[in-house]
Amino acid sequence: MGRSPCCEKAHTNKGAWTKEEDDRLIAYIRAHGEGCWRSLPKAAGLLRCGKSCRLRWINYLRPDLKRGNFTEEEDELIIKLHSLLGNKWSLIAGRLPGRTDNEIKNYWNTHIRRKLLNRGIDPATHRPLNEPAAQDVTTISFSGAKEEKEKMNNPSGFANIDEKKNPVQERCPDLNLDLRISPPYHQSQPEPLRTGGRNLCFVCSLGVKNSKDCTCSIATAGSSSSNSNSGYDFLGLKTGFLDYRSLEMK
DNA sequence: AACTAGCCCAACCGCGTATCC
DNA sequence: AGGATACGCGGTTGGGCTAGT
Repeated sequence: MGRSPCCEKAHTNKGAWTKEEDDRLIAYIRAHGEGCWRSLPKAAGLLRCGKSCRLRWINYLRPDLKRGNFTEEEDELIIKLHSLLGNKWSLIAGRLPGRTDNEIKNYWNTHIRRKLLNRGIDPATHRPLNEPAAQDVTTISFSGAKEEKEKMNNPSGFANIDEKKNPVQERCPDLNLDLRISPPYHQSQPEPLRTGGRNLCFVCSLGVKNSKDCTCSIATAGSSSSNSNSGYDFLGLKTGFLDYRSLEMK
């Protein structure tokens, strides 16, 4: 047998949260901390499902949330991150302290999309709107070095890491991809992004698991003990410690 | 003043993955 | 080992608000 159901939908409230519900949720999390969303509603005396409580807390009640308008700098950062990551709102939100994925997603759909369209840029591809459809490459390939070699024969392939024709730089000429190598972002994280003594590839560092594009083994095989910067060669740049959150936009 | 259209955003829904039993 | 459930994420919806007519 698995777990019991997360909530009894017949006895849960839906729709907008009341002030009283908010207060109950805040008080409970202050006293007990986050976690175990399944049991939280009952323990806190809320007629909500755990999923709803989690969303309310993360998107609205968390004390570290930054309220108010997005700055121009945040706008540009979101655009750059979206051009790299696509609709990975949680990853983008991770680079914007105090902003939630939901908030960024909404902001993207209501403001930034229009902003890019006004600039003549396709928000989905970050390419000029009048560009031929044949070049509709929309994602960055994290393929390993072996595949990279194969794709070197295909100049239109996005994974082409030829420095003379770096597609990301073409799409974001002002985006400096000189990714800075630095220790992991977590202040309290005792162990850097190494598991079992091996470096994590860029794909793994983004949290993508069991990806065919994982190159951990390649990076490990190619690494030497004297060179800790021998991680995944993202877009032709040696990235070393692959803490994505240490990526610096300049 | 009444109606309509568009904007904004909180909340819900559905799916994939992780975890539990 | 495999089914059931929790969790987290991205997509979508719906209701409140505002500007325009």
